[in-house]
Amino acid sequence: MTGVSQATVSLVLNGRDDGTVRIAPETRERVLHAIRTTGYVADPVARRLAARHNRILGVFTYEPVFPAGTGDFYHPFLVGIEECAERLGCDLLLLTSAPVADGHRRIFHDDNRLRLADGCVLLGRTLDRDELARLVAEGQPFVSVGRRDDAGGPVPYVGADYPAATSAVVRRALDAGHTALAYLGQGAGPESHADRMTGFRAALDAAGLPPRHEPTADRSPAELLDTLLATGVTAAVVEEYADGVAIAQLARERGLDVPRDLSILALGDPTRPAATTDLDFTGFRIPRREMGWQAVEVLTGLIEGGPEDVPQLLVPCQPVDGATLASPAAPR
Amino acid sequence: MTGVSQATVSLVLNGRDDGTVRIAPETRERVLHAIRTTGYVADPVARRLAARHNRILGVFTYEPVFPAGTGDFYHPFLVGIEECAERLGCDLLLLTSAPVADGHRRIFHDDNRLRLADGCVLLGRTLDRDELARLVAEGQPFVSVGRRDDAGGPVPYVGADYPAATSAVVRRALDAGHTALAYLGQGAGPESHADRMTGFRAALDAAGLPPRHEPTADRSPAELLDTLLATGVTAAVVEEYADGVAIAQLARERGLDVPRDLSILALGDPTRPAATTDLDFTGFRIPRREMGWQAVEVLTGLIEGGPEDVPQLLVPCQPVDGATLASPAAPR
DNA sequence: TCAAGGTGGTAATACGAATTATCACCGCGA
DNA sequence: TCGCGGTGATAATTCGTATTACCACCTTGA
Repeated sequence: MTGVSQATVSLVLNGRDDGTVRIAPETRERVLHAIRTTGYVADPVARRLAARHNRILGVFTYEPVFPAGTGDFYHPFLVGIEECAERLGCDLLLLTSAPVADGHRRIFHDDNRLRLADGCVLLGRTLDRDELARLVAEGQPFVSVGRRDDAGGPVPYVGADYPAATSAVVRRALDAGHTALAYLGQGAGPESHADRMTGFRAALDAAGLPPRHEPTADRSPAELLDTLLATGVTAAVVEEYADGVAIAQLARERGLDVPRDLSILALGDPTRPAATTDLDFTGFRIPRREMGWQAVEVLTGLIEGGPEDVPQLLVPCQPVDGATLASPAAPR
Repeated sequence: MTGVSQATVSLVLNGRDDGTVRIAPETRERVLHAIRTTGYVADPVARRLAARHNRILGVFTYEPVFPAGTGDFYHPFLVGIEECAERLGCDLLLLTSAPVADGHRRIFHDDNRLRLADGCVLLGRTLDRDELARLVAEGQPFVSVGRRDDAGGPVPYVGADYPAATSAVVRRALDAGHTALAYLGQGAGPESHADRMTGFRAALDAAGLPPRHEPTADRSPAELLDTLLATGVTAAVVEEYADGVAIAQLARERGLDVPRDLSILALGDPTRPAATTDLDFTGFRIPRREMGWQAVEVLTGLIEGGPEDVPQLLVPCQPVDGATLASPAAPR
């Protein structure tokens, strides 16, 4: 149409006009006009093959992105991710094709489209260590949403500051006069659990009190509640929101007053569908939307920036006053 | 490593062993072994450039995919889309980078990554007619979720059968003895609204009754309710769930009994955040998850199949009994 | 011994844009 | 007239895979 070469079109398209390359203003105008009238758009695939990037960010989740039955725990993360991507003019590639093996999706498989994106965001409670290691080894730009321990090298992440948030919650209970606190949950396994336990221990250590731990695995709420009462616990610090709901409900059914007889502190939002309750739990909120947002920020920085130091960011959690913390009643 | 050419690797990788091409089993094994030990994966970008498709489906929404404040009306569609894509081994490309102009996102812009996908699913109440026309003209495989009128040619879609569902609801009201029914809503504009109105008219025509229409734009619930009562309407057929909630609430506040004094029929799920209510509305449910699922099915069919006839699919809605329909009370 | 036919693999090219070395041209001064 | 520097655009190459025409080699039968 304009009688110029493909190279010239490419140069105009990319606005290259630095010292090395020059285009006559008149020619540039002609090309731009042709582009406008034809609606020509550079093929993003060829672009990506020839150049470095294509402004596409991969999103890998170990669970379905759009959960059907679960409590939509991941939704807020994705809201943040999308908001930030939209602002930056990036598209999102949801790696939904990942086949399931051993109970979770796998990043690496024989027809993996991850490398089509400039980089990727990883979402999920537990990330496969080997896969993380491979990402690190291959130099794939990526960010984990949620803190991760090293995996063949430091892992870039944007996590929630569970230790600080948990410590703060425990301190509030201490300030209210509690001296018999117990941690209900795994307290180990995924970093997010271990970190809560760390915060729990730190706050109790500082107060010179013993950290009690009641594992929840394979124990019914009734069993747990019995143990708490038998050991004189006045404040239960609950890892999983759903467990807190179950215990609170059971306690009430038994005629106990929550929080007067038993304070219950929830360490974050529900990750499993929980029974509906009118209780407003004292604890903290995970800054999910902001974490998603920050993850994209960090990722794009990683993509554009060179091999700087590994970004590891902890976002503070927002305290929730709630109504499940009170000074312990006099011993009965 | 194996001393074979790039072409051979490609052939082995793609399992080509039909009549035209032959690979010695021994060679194939050697190559496969090398692939296994190195963990080699074909670059999806180059793959896409050379071949026709890459099993990536675009998802374009005129509103954010992960809505923050709205009632998550679109979520179930996406659940269906993801489920089906996962089953088919497809990844999803969310076209979040589309810039906003005139109040909604635009598919076509100067750095449009749509063509990176094999085809795309369109989601949104109102799709821009010009953009649809351009998609049709360019021969881009796409499917609209929701029926669309022609736009420079027939538009492939997977829609909800609003006419049939609305007719069925109206017939239930007629069977219950109602003779004074009114349609509350736009009844025009987006196809989904016009289709509901069509079903409403059809059912009343068949019964020899006049179809009344009360536009809701710029009218308060109080104004609407006044009009309904003044004109002796006993059953309100409400386009927007949220409007139904507002009117029901107002009616109750005025001492009316819903449904004895006024039946209210809801034509589908909430698309706007609605006030919470304990009322279980009679009406129907939009098969959103299935629509998303079917849209992906249709799209992949379109991509693989040749230029057959344009697929246009209407999925039936699920009736909801609810508790807002009763026989009209004797005139007061 | 030679053509015919079957086997297994490779060289070459396409895909569409980005990049860079190179070139043609012009005006000007020596 | 020759050379030189500045301008503007292009030819050629690259990215990594898919595809196909083609070739070298071997066996077989006459």
